[in-house]
Amino acid sequence: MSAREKILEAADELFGSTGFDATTTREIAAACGVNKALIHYHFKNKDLLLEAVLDRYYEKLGQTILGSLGGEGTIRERAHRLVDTYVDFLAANRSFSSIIQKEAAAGRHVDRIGERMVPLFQTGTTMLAEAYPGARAGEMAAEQLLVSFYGMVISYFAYSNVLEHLLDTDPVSDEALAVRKRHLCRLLDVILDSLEQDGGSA
Amino acid sequence: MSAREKILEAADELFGSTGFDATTTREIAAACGVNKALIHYHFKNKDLLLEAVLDRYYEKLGQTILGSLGGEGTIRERAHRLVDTYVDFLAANRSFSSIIQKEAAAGRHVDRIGERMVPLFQTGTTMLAEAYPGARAGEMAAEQLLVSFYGMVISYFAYSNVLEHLLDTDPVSDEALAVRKRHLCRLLDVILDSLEQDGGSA
Amino acid sequence: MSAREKILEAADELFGSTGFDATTTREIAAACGVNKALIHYHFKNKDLLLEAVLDRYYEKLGQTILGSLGGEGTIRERAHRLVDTYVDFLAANRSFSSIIQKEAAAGRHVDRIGERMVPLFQTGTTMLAEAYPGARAGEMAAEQLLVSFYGMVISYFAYSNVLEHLLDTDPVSDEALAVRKRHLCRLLDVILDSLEQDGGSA
Amino acid sequence: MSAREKILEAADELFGSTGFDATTTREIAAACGVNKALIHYHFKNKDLLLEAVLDRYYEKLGQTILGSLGGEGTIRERAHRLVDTYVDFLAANRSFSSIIQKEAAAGRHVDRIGERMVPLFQTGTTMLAEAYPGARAGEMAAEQLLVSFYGMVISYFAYSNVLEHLLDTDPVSDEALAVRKRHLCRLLDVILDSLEQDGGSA
DNA sequence: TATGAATGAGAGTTCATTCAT
DNA sequence: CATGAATGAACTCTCATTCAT
Repeated sequence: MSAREKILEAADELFGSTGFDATTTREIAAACGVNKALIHYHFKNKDLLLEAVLDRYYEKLGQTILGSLGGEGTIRERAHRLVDTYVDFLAANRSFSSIIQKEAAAGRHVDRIGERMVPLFQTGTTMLAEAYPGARAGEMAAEQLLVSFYGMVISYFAYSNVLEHLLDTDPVSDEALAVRKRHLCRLLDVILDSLEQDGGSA
Repeated sequence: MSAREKILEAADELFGSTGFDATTTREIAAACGVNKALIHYHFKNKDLLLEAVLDRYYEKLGQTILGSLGGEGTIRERAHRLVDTYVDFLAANRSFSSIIQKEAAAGRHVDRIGERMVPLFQTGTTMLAEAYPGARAGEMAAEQLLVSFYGMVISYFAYSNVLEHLLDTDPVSDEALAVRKRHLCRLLDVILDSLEQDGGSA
Repeated sequence: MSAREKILEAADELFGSTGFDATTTREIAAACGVNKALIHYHFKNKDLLLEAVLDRYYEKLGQTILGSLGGEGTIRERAHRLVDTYVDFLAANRSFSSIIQKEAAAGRHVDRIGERMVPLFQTGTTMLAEAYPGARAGEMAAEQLLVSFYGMVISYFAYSNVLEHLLDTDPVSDEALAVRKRHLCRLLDVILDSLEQDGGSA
Repeated sequence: MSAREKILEAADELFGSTGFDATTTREIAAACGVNKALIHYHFKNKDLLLEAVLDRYYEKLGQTILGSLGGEGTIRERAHRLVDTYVDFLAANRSFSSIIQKEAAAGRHVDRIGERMVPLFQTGTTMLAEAYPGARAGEMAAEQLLVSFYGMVISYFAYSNVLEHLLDTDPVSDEALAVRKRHLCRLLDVILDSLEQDGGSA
């Protein structure tokens, strides 16, 4: 693995666990055994290092999401697949939600984050609104639904630290994640059922 | 307003907008017009200042939530009231979700946050499980439902920065918040309907 | 002496001997026995420290020059007094010419330096041109004469390091300075004589 | 042009405009489009690069000065020619006076500078003292005269930045330089006249 | 309570320089 | 000759914190 990649890995890990501000370049360098100055050689400064870390994730995430949305099956099937895939992605990339969580709230990298999410979000709303007339506006508007599901999924990871205190098991264990996925899909069904009754199709 | 209170207000504001790490004591002092050293006189150190800020919120929040849960009406009515109240609370205390967002993810004040949320959370699960047998376990377990709703509500605020890019309006305007509340209550109804069909009661 | 003054003294000394860029804040702090951070507390940053050092000199210099120009006597007497006074000032403030030398050439503090010198310069040209019609324009224009004398005086100090190699004595010893002053006053006389022959008065 | 020469040109330019300390090897490399490491390959280190830059100038300058001194004509004619030539040289090599200015004052390359100037200086004093008995010692000693003229000439360039503020024209424009040269030659005449009256010859 | 001055620790960053290729 | 990667040292500057008053 190149030094550049080692730095990215270490930064990813530390930004996720400790936070961007609380992570020092010294720590990153130490964590991956490279010289502190090399970080600036490869990434110019700490901010751009974070951008590089985020870009790597969005690259992967974009492919993952579009892959699960774009396959075969009914909307409902694809939605199930998306929930499963997204949970799996966040589970496999624990730092990602953590970083997003902190940096989105901090408002510092909002532009970059927004930029990456807008196209994914719009793909979702379009698909949903086309399939379900009831989701075109009003209380069940596609945007609201997407925001809600996004919140259900990411909060679980973002607050996993806190959830350890609330639930009695490790919230990111395989079993707990399986439970979470079944719950989310069940909610999805309930909501889609309701949309269909209001006069939609699949 | 006492100097102590002025410091709390300024810290609240700045921790919310800029983040704990990125906020300096000098900025806090400047924002409220007191001497930097006075912050340490009143709060001992920066960490304890954050705790004081959070405590103030949890005090208010506990009363607010228990108030809306404890009043009259059916479970469903009380749940609607809770959603409305919680959204209003977060809207009225914009810094709160922001701070929680960042600090929960950072894992540094997790204990304190967990400590405060556990009783509220348990009150909620107990009520839900008592009212709906279907929520006692499985895919619609009360814990999962609470986590989901919590995520739907708080994420809306936590990501309001990003949502500005996704939606076309200010996500925390009165109108947008009213829309959001109607959406959440509608989802609540759909879910509670589903729980009742599976064999519950109010 | 206050810490602030001690820092100014040390910075003055080191900027003069070593140069602004080559002097570190560590060295300044060590030289006057204060904490490194205190420099930034009192002067905000290294650039402003240099400005403070220069301002101190221009304050003194302004009084000195105007004092010697403003007293009694003919133009010629006052000019002699000015040359003597200026040489004495530069001898007593060895760092000053050194700093000016380097920073003026670097072009970084030119504005500040220019700002301070313009009024002194204009006072000089006005006096000279009024007294000697021949200095109103042409080859003996007052501006040219002032620039020439300024160069003769300051270069002696600015290049004193090099002059040690050229002359066989210490160029800033009392004797050498006395010799220099006599030389400069003699040149002054020769030049003023010439101006008077061309048709001026005293 | 070889890489070595491109580096010398770029270093010359940057040392002159920005100063030795404030110029980085990266800037030099960027300015002439070569790799940073190549600078060390060709010049060993930054100090030696400066020496190479200065050496180049002293080579040219030595020829120029000796050429103008050595030709035909009276002392007075040769002195006029020297002033003209030196002004032209400094005008054509703007970086030179700037570098000398800063580095002489810094005292770091004093030895090298002194070494180069001593022979030129001694040639000058010898010629002057031989021609004018009055310049053998005392107020009009040849050393003092040379230092004065050197100061008049070089200061004009060294402080050209500041002179922009004092005069109302660009001090290094062709016209301004012509004015300056006429002024200097006039002073030269006045001084040589005086020396002759005191009992010398041509 | 309140403050200006002071401090130790450490932040991010930049530098000239080296080295393997 | 030339280069991209790498490094140790040092830089300016900022931080939370302390303390005498």
